[in-house]
Amino acid sequence: MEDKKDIRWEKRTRYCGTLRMDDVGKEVVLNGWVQTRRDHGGVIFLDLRDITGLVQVVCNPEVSPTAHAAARQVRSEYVLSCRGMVRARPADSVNPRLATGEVEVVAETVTVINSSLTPPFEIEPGSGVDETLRLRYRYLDLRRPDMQEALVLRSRVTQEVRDFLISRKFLEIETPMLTKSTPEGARDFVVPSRLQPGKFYALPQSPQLFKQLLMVAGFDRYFQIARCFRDEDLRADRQPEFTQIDLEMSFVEPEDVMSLVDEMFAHLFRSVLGVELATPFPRLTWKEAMERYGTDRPDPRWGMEIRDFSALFRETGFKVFRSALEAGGRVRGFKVAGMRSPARRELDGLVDEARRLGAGGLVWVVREGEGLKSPAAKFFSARETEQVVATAGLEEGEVLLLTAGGGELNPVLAGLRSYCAARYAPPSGERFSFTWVTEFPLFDWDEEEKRYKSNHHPFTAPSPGCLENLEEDPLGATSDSYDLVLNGVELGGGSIRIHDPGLQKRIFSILGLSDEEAAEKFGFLLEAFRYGPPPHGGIAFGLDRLVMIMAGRDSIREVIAFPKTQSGSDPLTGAPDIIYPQQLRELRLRPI
RNA sequence: GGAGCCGUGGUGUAGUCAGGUUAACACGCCGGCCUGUCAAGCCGGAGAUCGCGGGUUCAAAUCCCGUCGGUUCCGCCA
Repeated sequence: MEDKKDIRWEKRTRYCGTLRMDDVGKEVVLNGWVQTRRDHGGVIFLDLRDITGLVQVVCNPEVSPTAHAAARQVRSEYVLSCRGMVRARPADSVNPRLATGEVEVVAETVTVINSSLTPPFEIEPGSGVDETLRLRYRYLDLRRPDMQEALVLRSRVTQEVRDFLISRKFLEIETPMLTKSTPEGARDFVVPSRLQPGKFYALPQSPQLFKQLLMVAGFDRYFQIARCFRDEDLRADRQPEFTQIDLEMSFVEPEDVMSLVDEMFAHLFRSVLGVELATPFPRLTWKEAMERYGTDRPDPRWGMEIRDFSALFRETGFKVFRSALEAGGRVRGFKVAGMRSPARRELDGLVDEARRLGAGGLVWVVREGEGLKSPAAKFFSARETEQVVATAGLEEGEVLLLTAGGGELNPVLAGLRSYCAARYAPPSGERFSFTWVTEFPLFDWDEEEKRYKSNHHPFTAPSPGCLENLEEDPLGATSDSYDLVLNGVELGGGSIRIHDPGLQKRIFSILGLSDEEAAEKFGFLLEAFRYGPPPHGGIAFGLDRLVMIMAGRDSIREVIAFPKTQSGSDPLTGAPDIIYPQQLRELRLRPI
């Protein structure tokens, strides 16, 4: 039988990518895949690849005719076992671009363990291949060094997180994947119950309620690298299933959680990337973040802080500003970093961008000598001109952008900051910029449903100072919450939870949840809270986003082994797919 | 639900705006030559009904309509 050749192969003694000058003179056995074959008629060079990298195997007919003959049959991605002697390369054929480039292995035997079809795309660095094709043959895509690096990095991240948290007395505890659908938040993925026809489990959006129950149970500190599911539309940084670093602690205040997290990330970046992070990470309240950056996930690296110019235009002759101020609005703006004496076309680009972001208009101001160049300059008094220059610290040729209006301009200003950062701001020396944003509003007003909704989730504790006026001014209340932002990406967030049943009841009532509804939806948690819940709080981080940023990728699909496309399908397995009528019948389900 | 972009040999692209002979290039693949390459080289070869369907036209990769898939963003989502 032809198959019999497959049961004879030598196990490796070394990994390909690890061979160095120290190994010269050793006999080694390598197992791996053929990256390339260079056939010179006489000598044949094989680049053999495994998880550690590449090494060159030389097949010389004068050294081993059988190895050479075998190498002639070999093609890309064949799986080989090669025995041979490690030898220093001749000085003129050292390859400095290869970690193993000073040595090579002189083949004595070359055994083909498995052949391979010609792969549908070339297994090499870079990803210029159609992503659907990459996903369809993900096991080949994952052979590429950049994908292997990303997943190795991911594994190191989870390991270091585990090591750190366990060293801080956290316990890793699993929570159910088949659980109860909860209202509020995202759409649930749902699993039909066979044993109870017509009833459904939901896959967890997060382990939120379970980790709180673990605190009631007295485990004190919990963590989990937890898979979460949300049936919402996908983005470059959003998959229907994703992974959270989830943790919860008892008897803590926000400060305890944040300082632990500071240390966790400092440890992580030091051990995995060799990067020292300055801790504690800077903190902003939500209000400050909105005021200075126009967004709750600021990237302070670009500078360009938003400032208020209202006072200076109180009496202005410029009608746009005057009327906005009289209507209770403000004049705010920022100086564009890295932009000097721009062409008119670039300024027009800024105005277009502002309109695209929803602004009525945008006033740009360029310092020219003692005066200003601006469409609005002729309406400014000498004093206003002077004060604009002074307040903004405008140097010759620098550009100030001004908008007039209310809070609706925050997204415009934030969008303009990103736009300017991408085009004009000099690259920041800071690779990783962490910022805490704290004291989020406790509630938002949902215009469609005409009711208050929790900004975070209904178990978030109000800030201690807001307890009195909760019912009178729900929108004025802030919470004991904190988000961690990395390079303008929301990495994660958490809060101190409510542990007082009375307060929880008040929150539900503001949310328009009756006792009956609350009991029906969260009854098990409320009941648990009648048995002595400790004060507790926690936080959860998007592992995929974290690894994406650490790996310098643009999409979390690049750091997930088997991700889904934007329509939620997996080109490799063909999921999702129809199921057979028999399965439907068993579940008592019928398509509508 | 909405908007933009992409779809051409196995892969990546050009050609599309301005319709017109045999759809071009690189890589890969196959064969031959070649004993120091590592983006090996040289010679030769195979390989594409231009995502799919319909329409306009003497003529469609190219124009129009629809549709499918991918992707980015808005809505949605913490």
